[in-house]
Formats: sequence, C-alpha cells, structure tokens
Amino acid sequence: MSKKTPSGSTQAVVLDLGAVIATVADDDPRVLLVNAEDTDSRPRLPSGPFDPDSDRTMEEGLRRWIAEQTGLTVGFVEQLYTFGDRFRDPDNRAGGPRSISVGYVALIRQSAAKRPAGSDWFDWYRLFPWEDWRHGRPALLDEILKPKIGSWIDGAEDAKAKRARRGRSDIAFGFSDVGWDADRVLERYELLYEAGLVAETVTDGRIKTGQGQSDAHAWTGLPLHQDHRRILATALGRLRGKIRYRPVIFEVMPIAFTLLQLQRAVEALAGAPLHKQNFRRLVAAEGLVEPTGRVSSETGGRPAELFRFRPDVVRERPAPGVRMPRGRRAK
Amino acid sequence: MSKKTPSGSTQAVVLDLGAVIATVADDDPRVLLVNAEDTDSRPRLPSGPFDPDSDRTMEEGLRRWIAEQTGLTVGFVEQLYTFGDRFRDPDNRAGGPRSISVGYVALIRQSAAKRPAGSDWFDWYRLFPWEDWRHGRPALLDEILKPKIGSWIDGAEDAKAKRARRGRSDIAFGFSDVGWDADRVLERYELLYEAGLVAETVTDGRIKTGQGQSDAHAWTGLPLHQDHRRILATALGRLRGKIRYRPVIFEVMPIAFTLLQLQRAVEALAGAPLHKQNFRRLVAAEGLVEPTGRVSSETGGRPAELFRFRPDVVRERPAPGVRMPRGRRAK
DNA sequence: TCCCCATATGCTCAAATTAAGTATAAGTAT
DNA sequence: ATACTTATACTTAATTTGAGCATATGGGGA
Repeated sequence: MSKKTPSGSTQAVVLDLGAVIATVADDDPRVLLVNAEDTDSRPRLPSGPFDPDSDRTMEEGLRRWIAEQTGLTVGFVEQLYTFGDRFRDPDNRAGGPRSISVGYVALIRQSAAKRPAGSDWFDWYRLFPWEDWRHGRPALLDEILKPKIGSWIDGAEDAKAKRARRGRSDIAFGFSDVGWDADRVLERYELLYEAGLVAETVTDGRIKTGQGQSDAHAWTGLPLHQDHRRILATALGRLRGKIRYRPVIFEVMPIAFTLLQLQRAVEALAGAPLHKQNFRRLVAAEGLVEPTGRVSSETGGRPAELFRFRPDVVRERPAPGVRMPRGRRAK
Repeated sequence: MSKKTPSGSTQAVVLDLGAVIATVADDDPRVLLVNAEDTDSRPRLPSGPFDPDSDRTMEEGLRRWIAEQTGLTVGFVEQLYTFGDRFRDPDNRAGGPRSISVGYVALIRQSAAKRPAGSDWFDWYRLFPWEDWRHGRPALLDEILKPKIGSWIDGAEDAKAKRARRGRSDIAFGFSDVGWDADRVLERYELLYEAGLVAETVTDGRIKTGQGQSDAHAWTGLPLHQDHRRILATALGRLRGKIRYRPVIFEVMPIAFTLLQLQRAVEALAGAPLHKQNFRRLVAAEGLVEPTGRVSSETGGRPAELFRFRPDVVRERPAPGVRMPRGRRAK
C-alpha cells in the first residue's frame, strides 16, 4: 500500500461550489436559477469559485460568493454531494480539466429571498412535475411516463436486462405493489435520464438525434444546464428526508406563522398532502412550535393563531422534525 | 451575477479519494486503517488519487485504487462528504495547495475482508469508545467525559457562551432530558475536538502544550492521522442512519446467516443492544430475509436456522431496513 | 341582526405498531 | 439424565397513527 497520501502532481481538475438555494413562497417550493443567456442556453444553478487562499472552509467560501453574487444571506447550509463524472459537462468531452462541483443546499426565508438581477425563483415542480402529489397522483405519471418507461423496459437487450429495468422502475416509481417513496427523487430522475425521457438526454448524446422530443419539457420539466437538474434532484430528495427528523422547515418560514402555513410549507417540499388535524397534533406533541399570542385574520375564516419555532425542541427530543406517513396513501 | 461558471485559473487544490472501508467481524465493527509508519505517526485511512484522465467517475476511481492498493473488492460504496477545511492537514498551515478529500464509505463482507499488507482491521470502538452502548451506557461517559465537558462549559467566556456550550453538549451527548441519539456521532466528535478532549486537538495547535494529555487515547480513543477520525465519525453516523431504511447491513453479512448473527451485526454498527424476539419479528415482518432451509449448529445451543437476504424486499417496501428504537432506552 | 360560509381547533376512536415480557423447543456439554 | 445454551412462538399492554366528527370564531351579505 502507498505510504503517503498521494499528494500527486497537480491534477487537471477545476473545483467550484454549486448551490441549490431554496425557499417556499406562496405555498410552493422555489429554487434560485440563473437565467439563460440566450435562447439556445438553459437556466443554471448559481455557482462560484472556491478560493483556497481566502476561504478557510468550503462552506465559508460558499456563503461568501452567494453574498457577493446574489446579495442574499442564506441561513441553513448543508453539503450535498460532490459531482465529478466525466460527462457532466457535455462540452468537456475529451481532455481538458475535469470540472468538479461540490454541491450545497441552502435555505432562505421568503422574506429574505429577494430576486437577484439575472436570476429568478423557479417553482421546483416545473422542473420535476412528477414529484408533486399534493393534489393527488400526477396525471402525467400514468398518461405519459408509465407507457414510455414501459417501452424503455421492453427495449432492453434480453430478458434479464428487462427484468432489471422493470425492477428499477418499480422501485423508483412504485409501479408494482411498492408505494411511492417521495424521497427517491434522484432514482427517478436517473431512470428517466437513462431512458432518454428527459430533455438533457438529447444534448448529452445518449440519443442520437431528434426523436420528436422537442416537446420534452412539457412532460419532463424544464431542462437545465449540464447536470444541474440531477443536482436539484439530489437536493430535493435530501430535503424531503431531512424535514422528517430535523427542524429545517423553519429555515424557510417567517418568524411567526400559522399552523396551516407551516403545513403548506411542509407539503410543498414533501410533495404530498397532509391530514390537517393530525399535522397540528403532531407539531404540538413534538413541541416544535409555541404560540406567540397573536393571531392572523388573513385567511377569511376564523383567525389562526400565530406560532413561532421553539428552538428548545432540539434539546428535548433526539430527532425533532415533521413526522409524516411515508408513501402510505401512495398507490 | 457571473454569467459563466467560473472556470477559473488553475486552483491550488489537490483532490484525493478517501475510503472508510468497513465490515463486521466477530460481532464487532471494523474499519481498515493503514498502519503508522513509525512511532511518531498515526494510523490513517486508506486513500488514493483521482485521475481525471482514466476515471470516468469518482466512484470508479475509488474502486480502482482500492483494488490496486489493497486487493479488496468492495461491494456497497457511497459518497460521504467532501472535506476541504484549511487545517485538515496540520502540516499545511500556510500556503501550498489545499488538500481536498472526497470521502466514501465502502462495505465489504468479512469473508472477503482479507488483511492487506501494511494495513489492519481496527475495532471501530477503539476509536470512539463512547459510542458503544451495547453493554449499557459506557462508564467512560460519566466518569471522564461528562466532568471534562463540564469544565469546558464552565471555561466559556460569558454566560451566553456557556449556555450555548451546555446546549450543544446536552444535544450531542443527551445529558439533560434528551436521550442519547446514536446517529449524532459527528456532533459528539466535533464537540470533543473543540473542547480539547481528543488527542488530535493537541497536534492541531488548539491547545498550547502538554496538559498532561499523553494518556488521552485511553479515554478518547486511538488518534488518527489528520482529520481522519472526523471522517470516520461522519461515516459511522451515516451508516447508523442508513441501516434503518436501506438493507445495507447485508453488505457485511455472509450469504447465509442466523438471525442472531444478523442482530449482532446490526448492534455492532448501531452501538446499541436490541430486543431479540422483537428483532426477529421485525426482520420477518419486513420481509428482509428468507429461510435457506439449512441450520447452523455452531452456537452451542439449539441450532439456528440459516437465512439469506431477500432482495425482492426493495421491490415491496418503500424503505426496507432494520427499524430500531431511537434513543429510547437511552438515559 | 342573523344566518351562512370559511377556516381553525379540539376531541374521539379504531387500527396498527411497538416494547417487553413469558413460555416452549431443540440442541450441546457434563 | 441433567444442566445449560440458544432458538423460536406467543401474549399483552402501551403507544402511535390515520381518519373522521364536532365545535369555535371570525367575516360577509340577506
């Protein structure tokens, strides 16, 4: 075995820090994207350099360039994943330095989420329409994706490969007896990518040429630059998992909020409807919130009490978060 | 906002792939460490270069060098975290290229886990003695760590800082009403590090000079090279979380095993004892295993039936894994 | 003013899950 | 044979969950 960490000759890698900056606004999940420069290009995730000379840690560097580039001050920040596949940048097919991106998720309150010049807050589900089950199972799934995935399965080399593909899609999309697992966002995106069902596939050369997929993003969502949609899928899956056992949802809430607002925010990220009375019982029982004493009459009906996050909860419960039924109502 | 991904001038970064290669042997969790070269140095995690020219993906590169360096073929591999703090390499204090390490966890079955030359399989809990609750709450916690953490709390600047420290240690170690949360391995290690209670702290210059801490690893575990113990803490926390909802435990099991062996393996990673009858009911109910028909008489008592993993479970349940009480018996 | 509507909030109840026993079976060692 | 070890089946009470019903409290219009 090698004795020293291979400190190697300088490698041909370029490292940057990518950010999925997310919030919830008007009961919908939003993500900050840098607008396409022209009609041929696509929106992209904001990203910035990592400067080893001035940034003590990568997270510090990330916060620095987010502030510089967008003027935003983000709260919660968590490292997501480091993306380094060769073809993540389709232009960089042969030679050239490998582009490595350390991806982060950052959360910000709607009130602090101004719109930086050149960027926009996009509805997350415009990028992943099949992930939004808040109003029931998306029609898109059965009407379009399921048959297309079916063809992909049938297109496999042999019976074994076919079985493997079927297994994968059953798991990812819950087509057989498994229910829908909201957390498997990445698996679903990856399957669609491999099956040539997302617009990116064309660019990336997996599909030769126009198969009449120009309407692709009508059903597979808005295509993004490079592998940025994959990064977003990773982020959404991670967030969905995380709200269940850490109180991260409050990072996107205003300081005072009604329980229904809180529920809508959770539903927005989770992509699933929740039972109102039980939700209320749950956050009360977990001790996640405390009343402020004030009420909000903006709803039309009976005024709702305003609550605030109760930070002490993390000192009382091992894994405080918004418990949710996992893929139960799914079918 | 910048229009192009800052493809920047070549940065002074060196990237390598680090691996936490783990297994369970003799009912204890093990991790592969490269032996110290001399008495002054410390064991280290194996790591290898990332070669953008030959490795299509980082995971591929990882598997390649693991095979080359150790002769091992690992099964399950998952990216953990990318470590890039300035002082992760204490020798690299000023200038010089920043050392960035993309950390992975890899699991391997005991049967495949030969001992590579120059390396050894270490008991994970030699490195984190306070994490092993299989035989009850570790005495070390109350006898040594709690008072020392207490002094650290008292040593805070002002009342506010003191409260913050107390809050953190309550959460991490479950000192107040919160129970022990087995998953918070990293938080605990980080607190001990900041409190100057692990041997690494001395080297890293946070503590001026010998405070009679030469016996440190009697109570804080075997110190490792650079920030490798932090990487291990990250890995252990991640694995503990993961076994609960993905069947990763079977990656370290032999093909056929008894239910008690399986339970011991889970306990080894989880660091907590489990109720035998319930464990058995649970794996049966989840459909995680199926009988092989054979029995094992190696236990001394009644021969146990041999089971094998039932891969179909992932097609049937949304999140198949070994459910466990979370910090319930903790106190 | 009073009724209707909308939302908020409190409460009930059955089903499912969980934690923790007790009892029994089937081997090995002495 | 007897003691001892481990395996496995079954019971029970407590807790958690999913879902619905009932009541409260505001605004707006007849």
